Amino acid sequence: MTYSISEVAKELNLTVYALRYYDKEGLMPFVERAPSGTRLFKESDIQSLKVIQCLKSTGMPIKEIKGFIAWCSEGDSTLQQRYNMFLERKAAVEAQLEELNKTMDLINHKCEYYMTALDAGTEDIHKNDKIGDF
Amino acid sequence: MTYSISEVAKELNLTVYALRYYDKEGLMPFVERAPSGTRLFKESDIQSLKVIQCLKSTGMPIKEIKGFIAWCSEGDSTLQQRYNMFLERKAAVEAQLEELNKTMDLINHKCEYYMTALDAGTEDIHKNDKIGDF
DNA sequence: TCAAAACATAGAGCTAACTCGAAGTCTATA
DNA sequence: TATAGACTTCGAGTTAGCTCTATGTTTTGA
Repeated sequence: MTYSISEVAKELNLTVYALRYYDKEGLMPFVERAPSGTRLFKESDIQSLKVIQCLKSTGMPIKEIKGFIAWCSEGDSTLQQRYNMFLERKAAVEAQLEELNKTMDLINHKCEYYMTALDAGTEDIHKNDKIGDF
Repeated sequence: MTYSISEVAKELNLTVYALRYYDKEGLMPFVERAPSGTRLFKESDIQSLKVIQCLKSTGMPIKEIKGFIAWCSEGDSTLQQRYNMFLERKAAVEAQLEELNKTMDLINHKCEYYMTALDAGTEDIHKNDKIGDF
C-alpha cells in the first residue's frame, strides 16, 4: 500500500509544494516512483518524514538535515555521527525550552501587568515598577 | 545616562544593523535623538527592546509587534487590546512548548535508538521496531 | 587638530524556505 | 473517448528578517 503526495501532505499537514521542495533538496531519496514518475510513499517514508519534521522543529536547516539523510543511506559506518547529531539536537532543544520558559515568564508578567492596569483603568498604576515599559 | 546603538546591540546580543532595521520598521519610536541625529537609548528603551525580543521569540512577526508599539503610544484606550494580545501570545507559547516537548520525546527516542545500535554495532538491531527509520 | 572610529540614511543584496505558474503527462470516470 | 483532476519538472517569484555597501557627518582621543 502506498500514498500519493497529496495524501502525505494532508497527513503531515504540509503542502505538496513543500514536499516536492524537500525532495528537490535531497531529503527524500528513499521515496520510490511509479514507472510514470509519480511518487509512491510507503508507510515507512511517512515515518521518516516525521523525523525530518522533528529535526526541522529543533531549528535544524534543511541542508543539514540532508547531510543526516545522506548518512542514513551510508549505513552503519555513520552510526556514531548520527548519534552525536541527535545529542546536539537534544542540547539545542533544551536551550530552546529554557529560552521559551523565560519568554513565558515575561509574558505572564505582562498579562498581570495589563490585568492590573485594566482594573485600575490606567497604566499609571505601574509608574514605579522595576520593569520598563513604553 | 544614555547608551549608543552599539552598546545596546552588545547588551541585547544583536547587531547594530538589526537595531536600525527595527527602528526603520517602526519598533522604536520612543528612542530619542541627539541634535546630530544620533540615537540616545535610555535604560527604559532597553527594557522595551527586551519586551520586543520576547514577543519576537513567541513567533510574532515584526509588523504585528509594530502594531503593539503603536497601541502603547496611544495610551490607556488600548489597554484591553494589549491585554488580549498578551493572552494570545501566552497561548502561542504554550502551544510551542507542547510542540517542543513532543520534539524532545522523539529526539530522546532517537538518542536511545542510536545508543543501542552503536552498542550492537549495527542498526539492524532495530529491524522490528514500531517507529520507522531510514 | 586631525585621523580613526562610530554614527547616520538610503537602498541594494542575501538566505531560507517555500510558493507558484507554465507546460506537459497520466489516470479515472461519465 | 474525452475531459477533469492529479501528477510531473523547471525555474521564477515571494516573504521575512536581516545584512551590507555607499556616502556622508559627528565624535573621540593621541
